[in-house]
Order: sequence, then C-alpha cells, then structure tokens
Amino acid sequence: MNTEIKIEKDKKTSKPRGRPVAFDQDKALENALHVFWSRGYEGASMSELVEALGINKPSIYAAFGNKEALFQKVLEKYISGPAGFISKALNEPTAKLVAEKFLTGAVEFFSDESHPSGCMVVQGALSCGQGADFIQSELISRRRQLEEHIKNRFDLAIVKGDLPKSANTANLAKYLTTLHQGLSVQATSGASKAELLAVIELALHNWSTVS
Amino acid sequence: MNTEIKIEKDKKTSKPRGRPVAFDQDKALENALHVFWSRGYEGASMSELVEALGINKPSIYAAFGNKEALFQKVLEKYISGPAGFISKALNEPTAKLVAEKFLTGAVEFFSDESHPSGCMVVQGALSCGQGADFIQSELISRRRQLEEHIKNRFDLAIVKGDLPKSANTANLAKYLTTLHQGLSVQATSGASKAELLAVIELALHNWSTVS
DNA sequence: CTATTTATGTACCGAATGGTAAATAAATAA
DNA sequence: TTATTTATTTACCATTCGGTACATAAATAG
Repeated sequence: MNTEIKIEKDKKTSKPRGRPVAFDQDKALENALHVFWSRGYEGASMSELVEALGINKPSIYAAFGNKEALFQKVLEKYISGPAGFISKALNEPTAKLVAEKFLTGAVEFFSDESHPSGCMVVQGALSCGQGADFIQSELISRRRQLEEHIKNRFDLAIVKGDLPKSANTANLAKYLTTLHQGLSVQATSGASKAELLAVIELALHNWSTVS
Repeated sequence: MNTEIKIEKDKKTSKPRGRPVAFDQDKALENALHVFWSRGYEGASMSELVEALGINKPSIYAAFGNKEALFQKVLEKYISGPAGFISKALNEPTAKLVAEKFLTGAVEFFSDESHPSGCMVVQGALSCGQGADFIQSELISRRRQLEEHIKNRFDLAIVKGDLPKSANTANLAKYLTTLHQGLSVQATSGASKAELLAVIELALHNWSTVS
C-alpha cells in the first residue's frame, strides 16, 4: 500500500532495512552475460547460471525475477557495454568512416578472445523452442533497431553531403548489418581475425562504387 | 551372429521377414526436416517431432536411432535436396556467374515461403547447450565444407582464366559464405526478398573491382 | 533486549526432456 | 497350423528443466 511512500523516504538517508545483499549484482550480471553469450538463451540452463554466478537459485530469482528477466537485463548490459563500439562507430564524421569503423570494430570485437565470440544479439536465440519466442522477437527487434540507427546516420550523411542524394540508405544499412551478422556466425565457427579482416576488406573495397 | 549372411541373402529376392513398416520413411524425414529447420536441433522437441511425423516415438527410435541420428539424416536430406541449388551454382561457367548464382539462389531459397526461412546449416545449432556440442561441430564443419567447395571452384576459375591469378580464392569464398550466413539471419528475422536482393546487388556490384 | 524486515540455504515442486520395456499386432517360413 | 520375426502401441523410466516453500541468518528499529 504505502510502499511507494517508503521508497521515497529512504533515498539516501536511512540504511536498508533487512539483511543486506551478499553479492555484487553487477558482477553477477557480468557472469550471467558470459553464460548467455556463449550458450544462447535456451542453451544456458539455470543450474549453469547458478554455478557461474556463485549465488543460490532463490537469490537469483529474488534479485532478477526469472530467467527471461535476467536475460533482458544482461542484454541491456551487453548493448550498453561490450557492444558499445557500435555507438562510437556511428559517431565517425563521414558515412564511409562509419561503415569502416562499424565493420572493423565488429571484427575486433567478435574475435576478441577475452570474451565469448560473435554477437549475443545474433546468437542469443536465432532458432529456439516454443518457450523462447518472446526472447527471439526481442533479439530480432534489437537487430532491426541497429539497422535503423545506421540508416538514420546515413540519412544524416546525405544532408551533410558526404553521401550522394541518390544513395539508398536503407539498403546500405541492411548491407552492413547482413555482413555484421555473417561475421558473427563466422567468428563463432572459428574464423580467425585475419580471415574476417580480409572479408571486410573485400566488402569495403567497393564502398566508393556503391555509394 | 549370422545376421550379416542373412542381409546378404535377401538383396531383392525374398520379402522382408516380419511386420512391415507402416509409414513412408522418406516422408517422415521430410516432416522432421521441417521441424528441425524451423526450430533448430535443440529447439525441436521429440514430442513435436512425434506429432509432426505422425508416428509413435518408439517407431522413430527403431527407424532412425535417436534424436541426433535423426537430425543427421535430415541434414543430409536437406543438403542434397532443398540446398541443392548450391551445387548448381558451382557449375556455372565463370567465377562471376558462380558468385551471382550462389547469392541470388540463396536469396530465392531463404525467402521461399513454401518452407522454413533461412539456412538449416546456419540456424540448426549456432549456440546451444552442452548436449548439442556434437551437432554444433557438425554444422560448423558443413559450413566449412561449403566454403572449401567455393574456393576450389575459384581455383579452377584461375586455371580456366576467368579469374586473375592474383585473386585470393580463400578470401573470396569466405566473403561469399559470410554474406550467405548473414542473409540467412536476415531472412529468419523477417527481411523480404526484395530487401535481400538489394543487399546482394550491393555485394555483387563490385565483383569486378574485387576479383 | 524484542520485533521486524530482508536475504540466504536447503530441499523440494510439477512439467517436460530424451529414451525404453513390454505386450501386442502383422507379416513370412515351415 | 505353429513358430519366428519385426513393427506398433501403451505405458513408463530417470534426468533435467525453470521455479518456489520454508526455515534460518543477518541486518535495523524501537
């Protein structure tokens, strides 16, 4: 009833009431990220997550809700964290530099051995059982969002004059995300960084031809 | 003990001994293909398969072994059947035509609504739980095989003279399969045929630039 | 101190998973 | 006919799945 009032009250003043949480939530999310990233949503079992987080199951549920909610939180952490190179790429001054940075950044990222290979948004639930439909849609939507962001950036490039007015920005964006997704598959299939770099060199070679 | 001798005996002569199989094995595999293709290896449950095949579970196990063996048989059927357009593409007379046919064939195939979208070899087990490691490796190996086939075809093109000796055939092959895999992801994410065609038009536009 | 609140650990839940034992049905062989 | 062989059906198995009830531990409030 009056929980809202209580929450208002202890902004920073009073210490929380009951037994304190005994683990670092952010660290826990990072560990969960590693599991979901390498195994996908369905491939990651709760028991595996329990082991990786070092927390008992009821504490996970108390802190994050359920498996689906945990995945969503991990997903946001992934996008704003490890996958943050994408935003940086979009801030490059010209369309050509955006494309270059986006693809080279992806290659660097996908083949970085300090974390699971490939893109979590691609591998998370490409195909899945009935129970994961919602997560699948969510990931599809995230991929679309990225495509939209790139298209918007290219629309801006037309305004700024570093992309011809005749350029089809939607097609260019889809071209880049298609490569991005293909690179992710290649990376998780064992392709080396050098191989992936060669691929995007071919793909970028014709940027002037194409736009 | 002497089963081998028996098998030798009834090549075509005597009718099989016991109760006859009551279902069309090939039709069953085709139904199983549909399930695995749309749900992936782990996403497809045995109960779903039982329903789709219209056969009771023990009969499936008697006929095909287990879930893994069934998937393998389905996979071979997929590669030699629906995915047969790839072999045809490789038989085109020039490297450029091979590339064109390979990509346009993939787009046609991935967006054909008479069967599940995308490529089963890509979506089958991109990420998975511990139990599907073997299938995952199998699919990775199949993707590599395709890449190898394309490379070999391009090596031949160098000999035949329709590809310059300076061309890096391995890189070209990886470029094409990366696009192929990206197109598969896009198709299962709802991209239209027209959109995919626009993507490969961009990708092919620079073939002369690149090879 | 006691009362209250919140988090933890143990032990468990029903449902779904892949897989099978055992009885029965349908064919051929003799 | 009877014996043998193979396939089908029903009913079940152990394990794992995601998720939780419940008792207890650790903090603050009074």
